[in-house]
Amino acid sequence: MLRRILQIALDTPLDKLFDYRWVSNSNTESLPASLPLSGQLALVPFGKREVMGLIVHVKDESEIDDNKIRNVIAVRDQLSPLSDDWLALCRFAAGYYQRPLGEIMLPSLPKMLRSENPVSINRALKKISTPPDTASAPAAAPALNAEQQQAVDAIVSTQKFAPFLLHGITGSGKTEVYLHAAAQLLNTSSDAQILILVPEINLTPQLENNVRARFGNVPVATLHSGLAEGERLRHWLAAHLGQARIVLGTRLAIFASMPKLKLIVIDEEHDPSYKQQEGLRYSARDLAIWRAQQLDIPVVLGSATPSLESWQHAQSGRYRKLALKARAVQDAALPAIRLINMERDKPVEGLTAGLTHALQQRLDRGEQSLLFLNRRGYAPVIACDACGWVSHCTRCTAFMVLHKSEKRLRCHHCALELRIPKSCPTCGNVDLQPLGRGTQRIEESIQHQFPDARLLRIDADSTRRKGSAQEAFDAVHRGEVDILIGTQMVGKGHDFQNLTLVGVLNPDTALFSHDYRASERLFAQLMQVAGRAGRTAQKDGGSVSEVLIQTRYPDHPMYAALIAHNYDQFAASLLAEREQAQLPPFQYQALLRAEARTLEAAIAFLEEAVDGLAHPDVTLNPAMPAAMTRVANVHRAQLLIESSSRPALQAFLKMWMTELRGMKTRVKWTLEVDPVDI
DNA sequence: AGCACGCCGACT
DNA sequence: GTCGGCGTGCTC
Repeated sequence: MLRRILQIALDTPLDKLFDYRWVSNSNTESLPASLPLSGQLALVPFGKREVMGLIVHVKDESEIDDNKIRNVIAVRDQLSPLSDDWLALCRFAAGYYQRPLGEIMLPSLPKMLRSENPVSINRALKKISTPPDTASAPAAAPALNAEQQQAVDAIVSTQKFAPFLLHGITGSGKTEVYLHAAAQLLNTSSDAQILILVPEINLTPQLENNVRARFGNVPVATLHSGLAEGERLRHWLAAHLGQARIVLGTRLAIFASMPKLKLIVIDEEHDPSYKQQEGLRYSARDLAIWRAQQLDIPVVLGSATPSLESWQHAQSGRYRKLALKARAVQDAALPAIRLINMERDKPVEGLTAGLTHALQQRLDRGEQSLLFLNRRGYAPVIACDACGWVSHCTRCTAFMVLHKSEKRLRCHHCALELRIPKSCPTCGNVDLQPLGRGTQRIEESIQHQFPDARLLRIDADSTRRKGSAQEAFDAVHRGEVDILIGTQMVGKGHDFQNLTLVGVLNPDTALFSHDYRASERLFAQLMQVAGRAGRTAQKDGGSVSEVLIQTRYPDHPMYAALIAHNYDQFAASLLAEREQAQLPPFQYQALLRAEARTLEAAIAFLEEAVDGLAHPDVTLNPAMPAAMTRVANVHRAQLLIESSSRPALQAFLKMWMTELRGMKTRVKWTLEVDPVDI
């Protein structure tokens, strides 16, 4: 009778592995039972429940009391085990982000893989075993220019770990570099797999279409949160079995099992959505670098406006910079970026005369315009002129936003929704005024000023229904829209051929934000929306595309860099500031967050957490209220930990977490490593 | 995190 | 008399 002890990772906050007994259930001696392997899933009893765990070790002995050890219920041996490389990636993420191993491993697998019933796995495996129909007639690859060719050669000729920063303006043909490099690798090796990460798949369907069209004869799998569970399982299995040669996915795809992974591409590497902002707060970009290093393969980070972290690595030589300076599309000129000084040209209903005039011009010529405003709703707040009352949320440190079409006041931070009060709740004044402007209000003003123009608003409110964002973008492509009004959602990926004007409404607030990353993000965002215009040639006497930015601070250096399309200069000045102020990427940070019924309790917890602690290379800052102090009546505080040495910070955190986990408290706390918004 | 146990308050 | 509030403790 074969017996083994299986060390299993479970999805629980308890930071340890659990030992289970495995006994061969084969009753005929002639039929040898297959021993469980590390990397296999196993169903086990846990307390009163049955849960799916992952075998990370198979051993003969256990340190645990023999009578405490329970038997494994079943091992999912129909599935080939997850590789040691994959286990190592999870182990690294668990260590780096200070989380139990099981909390990394199990949630990164498709839910159906973890269900008690193996039927769906068997069914999916059967489906996978017959290769999917692949479209024939792959689309022809456009020829590359010299810069692109050099980039492709550099990536493909590297047979080992090498991080590349592919820096190229919008329209310089970064995608072609990815696709050519991918094609060459797939041609050279009969089983190589390639992982391409994108920020948000539903907003960037072109890349998926491009990939599928170009690699018509190559199986492509997609992995993102929008997939139905059955689909997710099939795509995941296709990657796991090595059948999918290209995996295209969002940040979660960094945890995909890919036994023959030979290249990782991260498109728009600066994009904030690579950072998970709840639960396990990992950076898919950072994990990608680690994974590439561990597998000894190249990784390509592409962006027009790289993150300062990546830029700094490229400057120091740690990453190799590949620059694309020319627009790859012939005749495509960069859009002209101009500022409209709002102090001189006072806006009426949010629009300056300069912008109104430009809109009229586009309407006359039958061209499209885009108005970019990063604020949804009608107005961010309503107020009473008579007594000064403003629409505060009763449960959050935030205003209730006016959503006029729904006749609602809505808090964007909790679920609270109210009918618009008919009169001031404190003084009875019936004349409540909306203050400021969101996309809905701008839409209303534009409709008022241009009654015949066809408008379309694209923001989180107008695209709540699944597929509605796509419908909206399609309508713009078909030319059914004259003026598009949108939040940052419109900045991603979509090129509108007939769009020749981008108006930016009030970006100034980000320039003076307390968040030191705000200007970096704003620059990236503005470059991105600017790129929506003028991507295709306006030959035959067509106009050069124009970006008009309404601002009160036309002298701000960020705008100077933007007008000159000079990312390098802007990045250099920001990096100098960061170095001076000892901020990332020159400093490594972690943030301990606490949530409690009162702010005092949250602060008190944080103070107790660092009480008596000291470390020569680690700075423990004072506890303070979070930027958004109260959300849904929960008070939040935070404490920043900094170090100029990543190993020192890591060592400190490891020791600290063990201590904190032993501390009994009713305060809910979480640690975030490399936080992005503090 | 779940889940159960356990000990006090207000209801069919 | 029970239903149910959430404090406490455990999970190989």
